[in-house]
Amino acid sequence: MATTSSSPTAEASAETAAAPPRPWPEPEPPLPLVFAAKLRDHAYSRKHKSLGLLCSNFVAMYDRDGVECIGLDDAARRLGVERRRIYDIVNVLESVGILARKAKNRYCWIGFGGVPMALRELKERAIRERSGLAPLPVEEPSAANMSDDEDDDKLGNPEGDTENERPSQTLDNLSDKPCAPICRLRSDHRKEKSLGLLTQNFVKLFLTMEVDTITLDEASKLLLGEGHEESNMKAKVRRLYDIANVLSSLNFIEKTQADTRKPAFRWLGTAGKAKPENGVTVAVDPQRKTMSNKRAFGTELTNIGINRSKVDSTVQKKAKLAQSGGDILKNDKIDVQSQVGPVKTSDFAYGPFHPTSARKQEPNGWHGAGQRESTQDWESLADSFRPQYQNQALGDLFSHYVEAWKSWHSEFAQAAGSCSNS
DNA sequence: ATTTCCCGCCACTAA
DNA sequence: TTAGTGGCGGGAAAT
Repeated sequence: MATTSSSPTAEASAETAAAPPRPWPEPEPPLPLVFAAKLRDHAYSRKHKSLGLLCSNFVAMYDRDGVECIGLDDAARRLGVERRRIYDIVNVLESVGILARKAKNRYCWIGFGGVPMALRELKERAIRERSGLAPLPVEEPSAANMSDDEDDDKLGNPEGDTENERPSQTLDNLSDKPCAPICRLRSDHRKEKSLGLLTQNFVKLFLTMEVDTITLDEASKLLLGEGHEESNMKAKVRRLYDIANVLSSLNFIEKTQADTRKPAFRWLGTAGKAKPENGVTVAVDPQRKTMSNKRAFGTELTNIGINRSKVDSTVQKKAKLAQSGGDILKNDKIDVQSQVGPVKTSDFAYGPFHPTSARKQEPNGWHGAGQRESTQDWESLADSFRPQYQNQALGDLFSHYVEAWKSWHSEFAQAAGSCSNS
């Protein structure tokens, strides 16, 4: 079967004979919009379908003990989205080291523990490229041609877990470090434009330069080289939006409101603040956890009008961006404990997400006794990993989820004219 | 009006 | 060939 349901037409998929539970908040019921509209203010909302939300759900669903293999079909079904969307998410998660492709339809959950290593490698590669050859190639002669930052390869497997069955061509490097003469195959060409690569290059930007914020326009411009092709940039930006959204949901970056027009994104991590013992710095700034509760899923990062840190002149920043490469080594704080493995998300330090003090626990009075039958999956899930969240990032994520779910459910229940407990 | 960015067609690829 | 992947850009929601 090609496309998984979720279309307003037919929903109930075959199989799953007597188990049509809806473990995850499926904001959009399989009803014609007319009906949906009737549900008060619960009309269709693209926010409920955002990649960011989906990513949060994805992570929440798989980031727990005992999870290692992920079937795309399964994920799509459980998350109630079409397969195509899963690819989007999975690609960026893989780019950041959270997932590893195992085989067709099969991914391996590495977890956040894989992030440090992935980032380290990305940074190294970025630096090498930068200082090495072609600091900023002026690009190909052709007009209608793009050339991203450069290639780079996947992050190797953490350790010995590698050879299991068939890594079926993991996102490998297109060229090698030493040389990359003329091996531009059609397939390579396609990969050059992949979301995964774009993600890595996007992240490299953050790891490489020291300006703390960057707008998607700037990013696309940088990643595009000089090919000022308007159309190309538009397309690129469109992709960057997708990437930025999922990276945001992972708390890798944060959307800020640049002084004027377009908002920019800031890398959460090298933000010179919380710098635990071993120099691990990443993710989650102090303020964030404070407002975590009110940041419901739909609204997430959409309108953060606060303007923390500084707002250097755009001009000045541009200059910095342009010469990014000089003092790259400056913020070399992404190092972390080198031992990263098939982390069992229980007591591990979650790589960059250093377990700081016990994060304020969510009041959790929500899943008392009301909704249970159709959400047992979710509940058990919640029970199983709430106590495991020892770090802010995930804890935050969790509470976001709970919050979103809670509000969604109450709204829905209310609108449906059904019960309305407490 | 502009910015975001979801949706899903359909070209590619892998099996 | 079929099935799995995933560019790509239209166009509608959100601002």
